[in-house]
Amino acid sequence: MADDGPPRDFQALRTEIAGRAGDLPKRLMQIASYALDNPDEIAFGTVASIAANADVQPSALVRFSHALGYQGFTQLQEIFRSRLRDRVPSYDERLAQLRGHDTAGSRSGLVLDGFLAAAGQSVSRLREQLDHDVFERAVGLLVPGETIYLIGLRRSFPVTSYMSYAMGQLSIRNVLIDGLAGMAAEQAGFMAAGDAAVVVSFAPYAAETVALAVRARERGVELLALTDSVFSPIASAADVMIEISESHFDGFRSLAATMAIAMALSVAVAGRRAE
Amino acid sequence: MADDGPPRDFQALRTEIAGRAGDLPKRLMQIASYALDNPDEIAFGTVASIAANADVQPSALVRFSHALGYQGFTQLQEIFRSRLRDRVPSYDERLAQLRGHDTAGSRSGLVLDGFLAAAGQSVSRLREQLDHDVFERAVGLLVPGETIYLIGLRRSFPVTSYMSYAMGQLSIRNVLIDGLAGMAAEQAGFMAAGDAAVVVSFAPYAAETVALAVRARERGVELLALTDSVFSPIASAADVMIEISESHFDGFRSLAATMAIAMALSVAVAGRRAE
DNA sequence: TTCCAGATGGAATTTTTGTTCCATTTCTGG
DNA sequence: CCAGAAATGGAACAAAAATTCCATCTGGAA
Repeated sequence: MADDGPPRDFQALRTEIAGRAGDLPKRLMQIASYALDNPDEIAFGTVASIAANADVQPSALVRFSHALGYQGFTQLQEIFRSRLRDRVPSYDERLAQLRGHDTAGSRSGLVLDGFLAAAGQSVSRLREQLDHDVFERAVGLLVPGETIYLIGLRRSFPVTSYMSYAMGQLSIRNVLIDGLAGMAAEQAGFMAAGDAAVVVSFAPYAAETVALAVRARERGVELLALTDSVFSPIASAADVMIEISESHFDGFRSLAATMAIAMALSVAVAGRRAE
Repeated sequence: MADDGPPRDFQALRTEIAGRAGDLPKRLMQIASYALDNPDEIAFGTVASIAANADVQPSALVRFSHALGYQGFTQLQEIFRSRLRDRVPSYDERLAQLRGHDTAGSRSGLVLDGFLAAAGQSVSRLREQLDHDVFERAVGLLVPGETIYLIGLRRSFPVTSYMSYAMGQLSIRNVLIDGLAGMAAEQAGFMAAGDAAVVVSFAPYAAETVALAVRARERGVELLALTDSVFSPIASAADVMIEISESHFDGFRSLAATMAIAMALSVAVAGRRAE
């Protein structure tokens, strides 16, 4: 029987690719998995750029398109683009959505919107006002660190735990001080000259965090502080301080800007070390 | 004074165009209005196709781009594409775009800016597209939960650990599954009907998280999933799913939108319970 | 009405992009 | 271990794209 022809929408294409996972040649499989993981890349990239990112030859992309029954890469790309076209909600749809939400008189929706607004505000403010020199110096402080200690409790713990994850991915040796079993002091006991530490704390500053910062200082560890004010007790102990003013909503501070800095620090340190 | 350079994101571009509405030549105004009305067309079309649709000469599009300070149509188009793309352009791409401007811009600075851009994009996108009904149902699912179990490992752990902190502040009984000492299964062992669970997972989905989600389901626990795709293995197990598409930069996904949802959920549940 | 600066249309040019082709390598079945 | 077939890489090619250039047109000031 004649071929059904290639899938005409993204969902069908996904299924098709998944179904043929077994009987595709190695390089084409590589492309298939790249494509499903980075659909936006396929939608916007050029054959050359995608090939480079997926670590494949341009011709392989064309072969892949043919294998799925398309006339060329361009046709395949069209499927990936249509997916993005469909997804964007029109202005009217959004209005309708808001109307429905208002009628229901939901308080929860307002809460969510409040936190999203706080996050957006924090981020755009930081973009405007951060001194890039300070960030540069912060990176410079961490780069030579033998081991990087990550200190942050309570509200700040998500930040340090994320940094620990990211640094692990990037092969940066680090120790996450989590205060487990009340052993924060012991965990920090191995800090020594040649190491570096990141201490994260916001008002009201956890007493234990402050103590650990002072301790690090005494041991000759280079100290980077992420905090909310120059008057913060950890600011005075630090060699470099990044001041982050997060917006808050209903008593809870956003963490969006701080998390972005945490990620950027990790990646920038890895980048500088790779040079 | 020197030019500030052209807008680097869609929102800024919109403002710029609106601001200069008066002093643009007729044909350029025609393009401006077409562009704002059909942003997708600009993102995906070619100079020729857009020119035909907007009833304009191709060269006018290039002139329009120049008038706004871009080097060519390609650069302008990139702004329209970034609106749809969930990936922030890499430093190399950005460098290419900034050709001629502050070449002094440090590499680390670009990294930070990239993560901030990703965070901002994630947040504003979520604001646009989240279905408030879904959020409402998510809150409704958690409110009656006797104890709320928080499941999220690796990259998602910062999210659940923050929720645990916030819920603690708000007197919401919760158990944070942290997988400490390999005891995740045991920690989750007390889940029972009448409880609720939040499971957070993004590709590549940690096998243990998926197993815990299935386990929760079997035990009759109401399950809320925060994940990145309807195809996610935890989506099918969940009673309610919130789909979050975070932008990524240099291979790391932003967590800004997810963290905002985490905070909002905690506060909204507390609010509803207080009623 | 005449002049001129700026705007416009459209062809020519340059650059980029997708595709094809073929020599070389890597698998597979006997 | 050896054909033969399939897959792969990379350069060459063709097609399509963006951009530039310049002759023509338009609208306003003198």
